[in-house]
Amino acid sequence: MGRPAPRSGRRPATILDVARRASVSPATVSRVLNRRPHVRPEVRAAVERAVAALGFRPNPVARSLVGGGSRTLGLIVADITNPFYAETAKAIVETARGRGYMVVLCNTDNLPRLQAEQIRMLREQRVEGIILGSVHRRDPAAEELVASRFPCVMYNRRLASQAGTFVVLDNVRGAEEVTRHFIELAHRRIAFLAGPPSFSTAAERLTGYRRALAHAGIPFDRRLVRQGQFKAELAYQAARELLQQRPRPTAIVAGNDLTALAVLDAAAHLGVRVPEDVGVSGFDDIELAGSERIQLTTVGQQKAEMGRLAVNYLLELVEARDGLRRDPIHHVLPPTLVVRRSCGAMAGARVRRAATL
Amino acid sequence: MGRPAPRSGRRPATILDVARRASVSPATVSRVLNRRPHVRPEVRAAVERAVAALGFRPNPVARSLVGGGSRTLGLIVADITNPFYAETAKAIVETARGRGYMVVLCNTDNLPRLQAEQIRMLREQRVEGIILGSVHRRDPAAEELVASRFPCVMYNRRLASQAGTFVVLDNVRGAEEVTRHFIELAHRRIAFLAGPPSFSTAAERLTGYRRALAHAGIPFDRRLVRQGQFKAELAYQAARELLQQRPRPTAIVAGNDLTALAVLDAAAHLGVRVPEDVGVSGFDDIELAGSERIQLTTVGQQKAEMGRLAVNYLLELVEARDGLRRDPIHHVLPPTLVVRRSCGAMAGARVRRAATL
DNA sequence: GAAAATGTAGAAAACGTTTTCATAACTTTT
DNA sequence: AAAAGTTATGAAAACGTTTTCTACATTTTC
Repeated sequence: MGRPAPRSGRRPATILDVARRASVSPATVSRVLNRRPHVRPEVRAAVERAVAALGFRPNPVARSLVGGGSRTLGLIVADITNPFYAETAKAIVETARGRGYMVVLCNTDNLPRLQAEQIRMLREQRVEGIILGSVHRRDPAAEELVASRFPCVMYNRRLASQAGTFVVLDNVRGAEEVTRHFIELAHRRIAFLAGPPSFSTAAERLTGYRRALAHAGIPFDRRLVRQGQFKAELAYQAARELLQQRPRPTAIVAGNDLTALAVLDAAAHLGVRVPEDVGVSGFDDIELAGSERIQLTTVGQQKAEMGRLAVNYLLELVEARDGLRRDPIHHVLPPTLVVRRSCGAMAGARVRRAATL
Repeated sequence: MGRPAPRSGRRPATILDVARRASVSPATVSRVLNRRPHVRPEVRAAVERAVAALGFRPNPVARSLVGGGSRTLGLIVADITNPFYAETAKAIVETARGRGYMVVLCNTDNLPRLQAEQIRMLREQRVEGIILGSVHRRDPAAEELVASRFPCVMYNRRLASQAGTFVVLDNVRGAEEVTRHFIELAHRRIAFLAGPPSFSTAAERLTGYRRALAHAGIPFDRRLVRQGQFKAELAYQAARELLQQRPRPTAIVAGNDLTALAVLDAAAHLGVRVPEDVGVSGFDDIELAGSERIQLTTVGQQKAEMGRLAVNYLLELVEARDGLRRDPIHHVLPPTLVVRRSCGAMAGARVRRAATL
């Protein structure tokens, strides 16, 4: 069976060593390695034997230098601590690995300055493409990036200009459906706890909320909307304020699950019962939303699928480099309304599993 | 003010361009760039001017090829979706960035085969060092890595052999303290839901549990211990079994917070009240443990600090390369008992904030 | 004031690949 | 059988740095 020969401790074999051992030139070895034509079968076999015998592995750095690509992608997220990003990141890393790529992780904390810096670093390090999960609607650094035709795809959020390839959730519809769900449960004073308006997600979800209200003939009341709170503490404060309004809103649609959890906390501290006194919903369907103690009604999205798509679109761009330039792809994924206890639709009932509409 | 000159769209400037512009040799430019001696102040200034004028940034790939280091580290975690790893990863990425390093993220799902593959890939890609968060107690790939003197530090878990540099929690003490806490609350039938015995964390926590029992003169009962369940579904099943034993355990010490949440779920589904019928505790103090609906008593650890330490120790190794070889460092961090509602210590009381003992 | 030590700078080699170009050896076409 | 293609291969250039080696100019030492 002739195992690959460990060569432990020794200097790693180079293409020159292989060439010498197979009595050919480095050029020929390179051709064999890259499955190029113009090499006789017996020579090819000899080279392959030498490669195996020496345990040779091409040095990616040298490859990268000469322009062959670093087999590395960049991933920029707003906050890896947010389960949404963690779950998508996992799928991204996993998919990339399957295609032979590594992933450099960057965390921006939603700071445009940091994001711009990370983009610059990644390009300098010669990553072959960038996945951007944290763009703002107006975002000079990201706009520059797509304008430069550097391979990149956005996910979760997109630019206001709609420029570039992205894969996002249909946020408008998601928010519309969850809001309508409350309306169907006879709610009329429905509050909305939105994220920063500079995120497309937040802006679109707000649009969906308004659309559902309009459709039901419920007048929009701006006092029921708090904007700019995706941070837990801010959301907590905003939720307190909403819950102390009189008359109190009967439902609160939160911009994401983390925010919704802050609402649950605020309600508990104020002695407001969920869902009896106020219905609550989130967005993202993170793992914990289904926990028995939480049972959060939320808008689910296919996070793993989103990650996989992002990688696949990106690698399409990377591999078509200098080839035909396709038009940017706009992939919009459908939301799923996940009804659990927190919205009151199942008040009293012992819920075993989420209903998916 | 002379801003750095965008040079948008153009081929990036090389060291040769700088050299020409400053009328010196590339060698001299290199010396200036790396703050080496043997260059006259006025020449140095001229070079710096040229660098600024051209917006020159050294190509890291070329640097890396010649042996200068890729300014990239590898981070291998068991599951980025686990908030513990997400939080440490954030600190790691952040600290590395501050020192000018990028971080390649790898996810092993605790599969030794995958981990071995990732280690190999990372070394081939010429990362300068590796942070290992997912070693098993016996772990050939990791053992080989530290034996090869490749810069690497483990965190969270360590090898049974104690080889290599690591930063871990004092798991024995943590488990001992939380178990003793239950004992002090007059519990006698205390169950333990341990992780896989191949993780040092799980093994050590079990030791701490036994030590606390022994110290209190409570006989160890193996029927009260379930081992091997860090996965949510498995933990859920194991928790059900424990809760259906008669007589029922009055407390369950879980191996981590995610497992503890599974216990809470199982209890809810069986109609067992927490903490009235059974006390529950976790390990890690993830963000959600403090949420009002959860209020999980747990053993806290300084996750950000752990990440920072790991990076700093690693960079010490990286930068001392070929220099003096220090002995491996074993950094053991102290646990913090975080008492919340789930253990019953505060039964009835309205708890506002965690008490830290 | 000559010899030795030091400081400054450039030329060229090195890192490990891929790619271009040239050439030699065959095939096919006329 | 000469011309024109093909196909297989190697030599050498290229990628953009750092590092060594060498050379010259200055300063220090006796």
